[in-house]
Amino acid sequence: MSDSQEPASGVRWTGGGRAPADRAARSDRVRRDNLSAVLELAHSRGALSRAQLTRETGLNRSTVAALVGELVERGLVVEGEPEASREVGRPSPIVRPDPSIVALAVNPEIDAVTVGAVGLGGQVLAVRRIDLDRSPTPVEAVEAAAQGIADVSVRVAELRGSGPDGEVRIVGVGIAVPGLVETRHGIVRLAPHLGWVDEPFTELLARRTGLSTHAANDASLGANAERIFGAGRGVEHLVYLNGGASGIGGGVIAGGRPFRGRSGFAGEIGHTFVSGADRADPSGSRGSLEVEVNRAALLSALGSGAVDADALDAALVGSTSPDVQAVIRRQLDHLSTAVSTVVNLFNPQMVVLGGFLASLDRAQPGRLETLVRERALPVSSEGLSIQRAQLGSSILMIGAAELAFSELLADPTHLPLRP
Amino acid sequence: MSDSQEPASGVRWTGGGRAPADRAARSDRVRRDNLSAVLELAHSRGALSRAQLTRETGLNRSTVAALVGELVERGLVVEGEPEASREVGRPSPIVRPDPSIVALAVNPEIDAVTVGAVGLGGQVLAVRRIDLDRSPTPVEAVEAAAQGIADVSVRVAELRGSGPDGEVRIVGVGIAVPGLVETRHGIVRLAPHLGWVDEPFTELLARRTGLSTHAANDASLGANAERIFGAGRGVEHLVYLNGGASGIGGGVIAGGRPFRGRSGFAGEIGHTFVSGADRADPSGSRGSLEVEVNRAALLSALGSGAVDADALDAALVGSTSPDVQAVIRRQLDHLSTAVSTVVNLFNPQMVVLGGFLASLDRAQPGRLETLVRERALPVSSEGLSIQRAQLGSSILMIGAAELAFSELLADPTHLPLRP
DNA sequence: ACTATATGTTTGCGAACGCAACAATTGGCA
DNA sequence: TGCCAATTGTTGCGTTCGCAAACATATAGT
Repeated sequence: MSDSQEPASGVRWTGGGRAPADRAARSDRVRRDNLSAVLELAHSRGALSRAQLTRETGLNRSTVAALVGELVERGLVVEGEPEASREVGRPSPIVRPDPSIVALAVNPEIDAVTVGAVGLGGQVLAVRRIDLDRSPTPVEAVEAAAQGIADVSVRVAELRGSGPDGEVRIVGVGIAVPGLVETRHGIVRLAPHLGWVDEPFTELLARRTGLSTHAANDASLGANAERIFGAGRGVEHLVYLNGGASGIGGGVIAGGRPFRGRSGFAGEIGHTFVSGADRADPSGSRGSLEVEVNRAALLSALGSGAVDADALDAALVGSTSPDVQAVIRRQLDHLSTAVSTVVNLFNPQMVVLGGFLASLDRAQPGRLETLVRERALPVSSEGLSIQRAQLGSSILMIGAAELAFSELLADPTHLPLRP
Repeated sequence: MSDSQEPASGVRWTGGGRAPADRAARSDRVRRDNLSAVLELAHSRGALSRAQLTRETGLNRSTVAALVGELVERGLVVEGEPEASREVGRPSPIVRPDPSIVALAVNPEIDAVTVGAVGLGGQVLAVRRIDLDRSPTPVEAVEAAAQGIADVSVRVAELRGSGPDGEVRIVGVGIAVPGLVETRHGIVRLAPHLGWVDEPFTELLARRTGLSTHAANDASLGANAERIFGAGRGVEHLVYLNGGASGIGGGVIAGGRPFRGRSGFAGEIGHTFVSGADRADPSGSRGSLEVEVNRAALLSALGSGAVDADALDAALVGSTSPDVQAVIRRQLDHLSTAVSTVVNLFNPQMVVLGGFLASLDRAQPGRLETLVRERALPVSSEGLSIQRAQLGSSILMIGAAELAFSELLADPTHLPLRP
């Protein structure tokens, strides 16, 4: 995707639309795409030899050498000593992401703003949680984010050391929003939990930081994170379902790329109709997934107050109370209806469960999968794998950083050459 | 997509997987992609000037001249006299699809096999319906299809004349199957109406005809046809919902391309849960869309027997009976639940209704749209347009032919040069 | 008839990749 | 220890392809 340029400041807060000219391939796109392919491999694998790059890209040895050389010149990857291997033949140098390349991740929530720094390659370098005493307005969230960014930047600079090799280059900011984000302009159209409606949060943060900034729905970013570094590594078609305090979010990966729909709202599974019962959720809809499957009902069955995700997980998995088991069973039943719908509509290879949905599955292992196989089309559920998320609490930092990296990964020539 | 070759006979019945080497762009892919872009424009527009091609592809004049020249040499497009226009400047020659390029479309149904011939550009040249006295086995359907192919081939040859310009080049066969098709190998995994399970219908027909043959679900093909030549022209994200005698099918277009999911089963909306009522459909599922919204219930409310789509449409739109109105209203209500789910999950720009679903909408105009706007997420339904299909009875011929054309459109160099 | 405008045509150039030959490095084996 | 096979890096050359620029052509307007 080419971006709508902002020539003066270099601040870009959106990945704009595709120009009509993108229909055709220009010859300069070849280089760009090949640099992108190599950089993406280095990013997703962490480290691999030039020979591996040659095999996986299908390009010629000499071409790969030139591409890696250019990426080294641009300060995006580093070449290291060959690994001591027991293979015959000349050893191949190892290509890794340059450790100076860092993306920032921001996740505004009702009671805190969390900011992280993530290295190219997906390593979380630093996380800072700014606690808040009340749900922030966009302006307050921007201030908290700016403070968090300052903090993690210092932390990363310390980590990298202050020598000539201690340089840190921040490629941009990614925001994981618990709500609906219009990807094109980064506008938060609706974040019910935060009480935000049509807030240009991305633009505010971009102006405040002067960095290229993008935003997307948190579950969409979680899906992408699990695809690249978690349970869905190498999976081309997956659906990620996350159970959080504010409801159930969904993110879809199709053909190895995030599926966003027309405006970025795709994957909203929370309001799927799963029950003829007459309960209504706050927004007034009846029989929706979020009415039947939610964290509050689990907490009330457990008789506990507000607890964090790990405590809830432990409580659910450890509980032997028949009442709790019954609630879990009912929630899994309703969840299976929604998952079946999703499977029938998206025909994914894998469904990844995050948040308390993973806890539900862990509490009664196999039940969800059995129900989905009963209810979804047999041919669609046949090759389906249902997994729990692997990235834990850092999933949103990684996912949001991925959003910030995506520009660079798609076009490695856009970052200026290292001085 | 590159194909798994069948070197001996040249018969290919599947668009195989993408080789790992496709990660990277080779320089020969540039030419291929540009030829593809030009040919696709000629195909979808029917006719446009070289100057328009230059503008829309973003390529250089000289490049477009060379590309068009190569396509002419390959016999894929023809250049004609410039149109008399009132524009200043040198007139630009008009580029059209070569009329000798033809694809065949096959649609096996319970009581007939329909075969069509479609020109590059989407014009239906001939249709032949082979009536059957009982639901065909795959072998019987192949025989009927072969007979139909022979018939329409003769008809097309007559149309084209027998002179030196009367040549007909058939690029392949596309099959629209009322059921679930594994796109990769063209296996009909389940066609309940026909009683087919795991039938290699595509391969059978490919061997019988010696032509490159592909198959897909009928609603998926309908979606693509409506996108290119019907209600969804220029729409990048749309969902097509078709109401047929055998149930409700769905097809999804995302990012301007068919969305098939992992194996080609995506878009199966018929079993979506829409009702807490206790009716079950033949396959045993309860409360699914197909249980609540179906053609049989409409016919029984109308008191009529088996009628064709046009007669049903007229009857529904013309009926003033309160009972019929009530049935229509109830079906629209349930349909709105499913459409809302689809809108929330795919965030399309347009929903296109075909078959008796279009008739339902025509009978009580605006009702469905109103309900969907009430039930779907406001931000997702905001930019949504609900339209009735435009292509009528030829939709499956066009859609199936599109499947046959897709190989050629993606790689115009694969068809041998004209002698 | 003349001018402005738009487009086709031709030519030369540069970018980028593949190929092939050669160099470098390692493991295996006598 | 020395030689060979295998694998990969390096270098120079050729090909393909698109772009830019200069020139040619055709039309509308004055």
